[in-house]
Amino acid sequence: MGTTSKALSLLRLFSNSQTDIGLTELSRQSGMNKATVYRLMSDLAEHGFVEQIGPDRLYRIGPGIMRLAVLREATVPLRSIAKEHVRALADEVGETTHVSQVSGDELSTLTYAYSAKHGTRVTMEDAERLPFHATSSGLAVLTYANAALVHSILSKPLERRTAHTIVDSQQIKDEMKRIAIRGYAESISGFEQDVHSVAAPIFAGGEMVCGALAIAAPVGRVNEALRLKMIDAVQNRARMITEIMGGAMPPSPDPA
Amino acid sequence: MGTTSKALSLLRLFSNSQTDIGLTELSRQSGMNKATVYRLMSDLAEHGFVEQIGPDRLYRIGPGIMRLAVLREATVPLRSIAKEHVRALADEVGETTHVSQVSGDELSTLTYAYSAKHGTRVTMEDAERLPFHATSSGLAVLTYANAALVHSILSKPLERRTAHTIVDSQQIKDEMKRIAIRGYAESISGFEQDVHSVAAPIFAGGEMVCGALAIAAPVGRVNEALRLKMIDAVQNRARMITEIMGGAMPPSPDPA
DNA sequence: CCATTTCGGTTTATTATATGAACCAATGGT
DNA sequence: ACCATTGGTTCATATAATAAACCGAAATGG
Repeated sequence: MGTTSKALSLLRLFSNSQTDIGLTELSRQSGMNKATVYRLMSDLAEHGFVEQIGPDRLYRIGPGIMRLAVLREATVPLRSIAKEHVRALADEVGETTHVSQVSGDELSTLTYAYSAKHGTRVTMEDAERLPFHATSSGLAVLTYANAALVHSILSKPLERRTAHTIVDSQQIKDEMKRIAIRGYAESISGFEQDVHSVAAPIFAGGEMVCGALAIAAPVGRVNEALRLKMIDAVQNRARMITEIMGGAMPPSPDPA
Repeated sequence: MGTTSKALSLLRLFSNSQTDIGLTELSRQSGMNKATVYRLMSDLAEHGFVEQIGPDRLYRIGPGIMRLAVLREATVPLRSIAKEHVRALADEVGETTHVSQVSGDELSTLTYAYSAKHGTRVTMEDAERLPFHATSSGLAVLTYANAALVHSILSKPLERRTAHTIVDSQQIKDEMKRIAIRGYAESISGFEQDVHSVAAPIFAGGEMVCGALAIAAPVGRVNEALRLKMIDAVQNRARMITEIMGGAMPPSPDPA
């Protein structure tokens, strides 16, 4: 692996549940030598990608990221557009909504919204990485992704998250065919127990899938009426976002 | 320079006025060999920091940045907080407002807001890099920055932006002393002709200056009444942001 | 319509740079 | 007082980065 890749892979270790990490811990989790990690982190810090904080000199994501993020949003305003629609959709159906985004072979939460309608709700985590095979968002994206991504995901063993997680790649492929025809993906307790979610793909810059819009509700609350409402609403909103992003939905395959 | 630094420095070439850059152009502007740039950009692309787009294979900032940005904001929510206050402040004084952020030895615009009160207004650019010596924001930050940053900025020759730009480092230092006593910085046509701006520093995590809040108005509109209003409003708002960020303003020096 | 330039990308011998074991000094807990 | 941590540093060694030349494709222009 190249030195640059090693440095960037260190940034992957940061997550919502691990925002501040020390040198030794980074070394341990990355498997790289401490001296190597030190130098790489110093390089990253020099450019503001990370910063060191507190007396323990823990590292966290730095301010330099924000300049690039502002620039990215000025070019591809997916997050700011998603924020509005995620809010509107949550109000519309009274359940938690979120938009996730593809980056390489990863899918991560970009923004989400809660509804005040019910006391119980599905909760989200910032910048969480979503598994493709176990979430409705992941399946929606995978269905429209290029063959390389599909292969990259399905060739590795699929992690079992709950008793309901589909971990057989052939079953996933079959499900993808159905999703392509229906236009939406569905997952019942595949990622988190007692969470029922539906998702529709978002396209940008032609027929490139760039993410997904999803609604997630507690399983017990999803009767057939709510389910149909969720499916209808998520597809409509996803189409709206796709249009604003200058994307186009590919034609659904001939069901014959 | 380390390989990682070289890779990251390539990202610096992207700006609001240059969002998409080709391989040869990157090579030219960075002074690095084309093959080197190719490999570095490939590494960056692999991690979603850049992506290639269109038939010309131009590079632009990639989606991977957004995950880190969401993570950064979850940890240090300067931008989301700034967005609210920048909006409120613009409405309050009827002029353009913005918050900029320090990263290493750079200062860049994080967010801004326009006021609908007047037909003419100062316009802003996303993710623009602001010179420390020629903007009120820069001076406000510099005044409270550590000696290393001050030296790093003032030891290099200062670029003349307009006929009014102060380019003598000693004059800057003298001005910094005045700013420390007053608590705000002011710049009249130092950066852009006909722009009068005032700024106050923002602190986070103790007495660490992390950016500045500023108001910018057309010179012709700034009578003494408006000027005093701008100075008062910008300081109040900056104090509010500092407090929310868990920062503290250092005591102003004894004027004796 | 052909010649030229420019583009993104690739190859490979050369060379500079990254690496990691061992080592500090400092801190904190037992 | 001691041992186990921590972040950070050193330097001989080994590996990975580099740059010139090259390629095919696509514009460019006469």
